[in-house]
Amino acid sequence: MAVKGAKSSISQRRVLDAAARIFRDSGYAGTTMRAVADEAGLQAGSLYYHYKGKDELISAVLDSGVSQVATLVKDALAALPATATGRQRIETAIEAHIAAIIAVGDYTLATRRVFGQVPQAIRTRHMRLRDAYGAFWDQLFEDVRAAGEMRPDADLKLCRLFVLGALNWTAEWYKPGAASIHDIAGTFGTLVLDGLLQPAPQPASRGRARAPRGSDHALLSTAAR
Amino acid sequence: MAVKGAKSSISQRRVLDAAARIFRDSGYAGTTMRAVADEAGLQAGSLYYHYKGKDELISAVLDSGVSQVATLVKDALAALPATATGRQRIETAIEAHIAAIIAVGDYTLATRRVFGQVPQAIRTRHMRLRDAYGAFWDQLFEDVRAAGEMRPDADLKLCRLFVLGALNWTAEWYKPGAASIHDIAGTFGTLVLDGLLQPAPQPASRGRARAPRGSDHALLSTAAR
DNA sequence: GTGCTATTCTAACACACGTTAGCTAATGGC
DNA sequence: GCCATTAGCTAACGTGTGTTAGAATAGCAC
Repeated sequence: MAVKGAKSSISQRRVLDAAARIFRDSGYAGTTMRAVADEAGLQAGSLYYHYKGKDELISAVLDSGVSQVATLVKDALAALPATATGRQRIETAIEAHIAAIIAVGDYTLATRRVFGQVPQAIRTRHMRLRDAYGAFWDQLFEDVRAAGEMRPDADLKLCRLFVLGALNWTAEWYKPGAASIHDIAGTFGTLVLDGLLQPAPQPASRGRARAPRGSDHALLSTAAR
Repeated sequence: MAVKGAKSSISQRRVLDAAARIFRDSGYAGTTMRAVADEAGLQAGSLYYHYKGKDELISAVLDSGVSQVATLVKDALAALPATATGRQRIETAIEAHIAAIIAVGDYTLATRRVFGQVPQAIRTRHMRLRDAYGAFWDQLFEDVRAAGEMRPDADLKLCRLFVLGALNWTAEWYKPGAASIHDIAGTFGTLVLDGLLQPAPQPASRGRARAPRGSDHALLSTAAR
């Protein structure tokens, strides 16, 4: 079995980046191998030297995207001091996630837009990576709760779905030059951690307890899945 | 100019619903007129009696989806009493939005997955409807703030993007039989309004003010767009 | 039942796509 | 420089797609 040369990995990377861009804009079926090849500076037949076919190509785009994001977020959290508070950890994760999905924007957008169209087997395989990353966030939330910093009544699986859904949507609307990633992350961090509403006034007669509300009851529900 | 009969609107609706389902799963380019026709119980050539072409069909799916959602949410809010608090209004909007995107789930999912692939002119046209709906939410938030119920430092445009991004993501993962829409909406409402963290203890020496934090600074940033 | 219009079917057109096998060009080790 | 291997090109194959024009069928009013 011959060893592929350095040029091969350079071209392969070029093809993969080109594929991410074309898949991002054209979707799965709308992405032609000729367009990817053209974007990469090759002819369509040449792609088959690097990837067995279109499905292997999209699979590589999907997996590369989520892997890169997961690595960047995990690295950011690992760089925190051991004394970091739950607030700091969640804020860091939020900012790192936003920065990551924007840094690998073509991959992120390709994934979001194409995922539902790829053959089932590819989707199933890719789901493992996504679920692993989601579990990382679940664990982050659980750790913050175990440290007593989180309201005890939140359904963490639902909250994680909400937060990641929102963060991932950032990739669709973010434009360099408007709000910075840091500012966006700050806004979102505060929203997630402290909410939108003005803390309610604390009448002395009622102590620190808030009046029960219907929405509080919902927080006792079971996990979504 | 002949008047189309009742059968035409029945068939047209059938075609539109079928198209939403196929676009949802196959994306823009992957959706063939033959597949849509088959799903609708017609032959592909017949679709051109009802819609001038594929682009008009996808355009109708996109517009129908967001219109239905907007109507359902606006109706839910309009049904609230004039004395409803900001909390109640936001909670209602969240629940109505989730219920709506799930009720027209094929359209919602088709839109999310296909939007980035359609010809630019269609995207531009459709953006008007989406922006109008987003503006409705902006106004909701502004009203709550004007009533003094919202923290004054939140960037409302960013927060709206966050919230709608998260809510729309619900359409992708929601499964009937797990958490109910009401429970999900409750969890998300509390998260959005009150945040995830345990309210910080109130040391008597510090009164009610919280210590300044980096994330609070971010809330003073300008609008994303 | 008849006649007109609405609605659908059908076959075909012009074009496009993923992939393959064989050829060609480039690269690197000796 | 030579040779073997790597990397890319090319033409073609088998199949598929949006659309159209005209034929056929269905629906409806009288």
